[in-house]
Amino acid sequence: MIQPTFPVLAPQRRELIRSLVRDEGIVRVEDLRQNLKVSVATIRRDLEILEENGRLQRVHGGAVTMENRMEEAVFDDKTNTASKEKSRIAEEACKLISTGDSVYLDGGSTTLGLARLLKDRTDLTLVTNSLRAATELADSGPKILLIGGELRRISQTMVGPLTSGVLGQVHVDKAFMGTMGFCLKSGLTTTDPNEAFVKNLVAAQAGQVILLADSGKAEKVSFARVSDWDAIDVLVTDAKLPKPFAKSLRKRGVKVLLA
Amino acid sequence: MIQPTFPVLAPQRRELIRSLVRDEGIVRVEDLRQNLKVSVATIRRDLEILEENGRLQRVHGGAVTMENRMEEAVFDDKTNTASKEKSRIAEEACKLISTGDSVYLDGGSTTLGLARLLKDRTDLTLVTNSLRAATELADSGPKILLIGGELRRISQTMVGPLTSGVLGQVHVDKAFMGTMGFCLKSGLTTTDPNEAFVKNLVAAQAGQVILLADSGKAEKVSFARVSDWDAIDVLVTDAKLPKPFAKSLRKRGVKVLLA
DNA sequence: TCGTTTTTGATCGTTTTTGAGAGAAATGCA
DNA sequence: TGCATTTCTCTCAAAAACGATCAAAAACGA
Repeated sequence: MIQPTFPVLAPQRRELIRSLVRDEGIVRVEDLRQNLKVSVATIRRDLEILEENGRLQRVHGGAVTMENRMEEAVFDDKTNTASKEKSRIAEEACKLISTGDSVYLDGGSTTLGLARLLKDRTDLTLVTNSLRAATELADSGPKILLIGGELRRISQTMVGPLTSGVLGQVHVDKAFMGTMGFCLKSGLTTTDPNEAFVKNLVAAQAGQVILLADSGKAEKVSFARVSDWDAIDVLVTDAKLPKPFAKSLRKRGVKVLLA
Repeated sequence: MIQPTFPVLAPQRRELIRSLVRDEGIVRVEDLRQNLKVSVATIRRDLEILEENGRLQRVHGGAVTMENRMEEAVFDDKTNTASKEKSRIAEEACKLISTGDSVYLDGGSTTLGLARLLKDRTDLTLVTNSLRAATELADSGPKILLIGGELRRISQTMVGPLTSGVLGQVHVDKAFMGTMGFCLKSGLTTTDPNEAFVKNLVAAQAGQVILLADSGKAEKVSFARVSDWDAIDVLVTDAKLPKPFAKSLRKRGVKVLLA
């Protein structure tokens, strides 16, 4: 590491941290403290600011680049963050499935939790675009139909226009969807347009559309627009969802279940 | 193993374990402990997290890749039988692939061997009905298109009429097919009619059809008829194939390669 | 210069991660 | 099969890292 001349101004120090993360891929709080000759509190504040600006991803003990986050942490993160809420949401959602249903399962960590609960449900027909869900239920469980399509590596799901080949030929009673963000004004959004395309296609033809999303995703807006709230029949989320939010949704005809 | 600089942050350590499993196919807890300089408890916790995220499969003493897991569970016999021949056949077949090709990969253990050889071939487009091939190449390698369809558990492939949705919309330069048996009189046969349906569909529209099969399958006949020899352009097999058999095939226009 | 704002460092209670140990389960071998 | 050994799971406590809060220090503007 290049030793800067002291003292260093705050913005300069943050820029240093940023480039360090970019070059090394990962930095430790303790290393930064020694090299920059400031207290850990300051380092933490810097990392917090940089994270807010989307320059890096904090982890316990330091920080990693966003690229790393994209490759691995996303999924790890997603499965760790709010995991309690997610498993409770999955359990609640599971109760909505009736005997003999044909069910669509979207990609994402919350829906993957639901997949795990279906290992003994041989009565169901499961349609999914999630490679992980399919692998999870590869040995036993429902009859599985995979929709085809291009494999999106980051989410391990099949996306894009090719998916319409299979989706056009099957009907599902209930579709369990995930999302990156949901917002009263903008509706549902996700990161990838191809992913949004599939969600849209499914939502348009499913008997009932059930959204699974922890409250941390409330009022978050991502890049690609998926659908408006009128496409959603039920939202299963956790109790931390602000009451006015739930009330507003109910007024718009969405049944809100708090797990 | 690449020795990291210590200490290592937890996410970094897990990523290291993950890539190690991916490359080696199997890791031992004790080896990880020594190399990563942490307690076995920590290693176990890491493996547990990685397993939850579907990144590997824990086994007594360590962990293996998801593909290995499925192999042992379902394909035990097939992967062990004639495995040397199969890997040589796969290597030979790999030579037939040109830069930028779009390639179809059929289900089965021989073709899975070929999939493993394609981890760095980002120039290719891979179309497949094999869940295991897709999982094998989930992190890196060619662009992957999965054909949809019903998941056949025993072979972990997508089969049936729904597959035509995607297959009808793509073209592949070379199709690498597996089979349960091949015979001069009956042509290619396999166990499941739905599986045969897909093979047929692919063979009908691929630029070149390449059959991968060890000599043990010669003159074996299974239940469902796939196709006749005129659909096959190349057969890649091992040297144990009886000479008259090869001669007879060449006379019928099939190029025979002995690996 | 003085008062205000911003930045920094220290402290404290909490959470997360880690390592060690005891008993259970799995494995290998006679 | 029975026995020894390894490996696993579970629990608990120590260590490390964290967030929140507050006061001191520095920077700033009038």
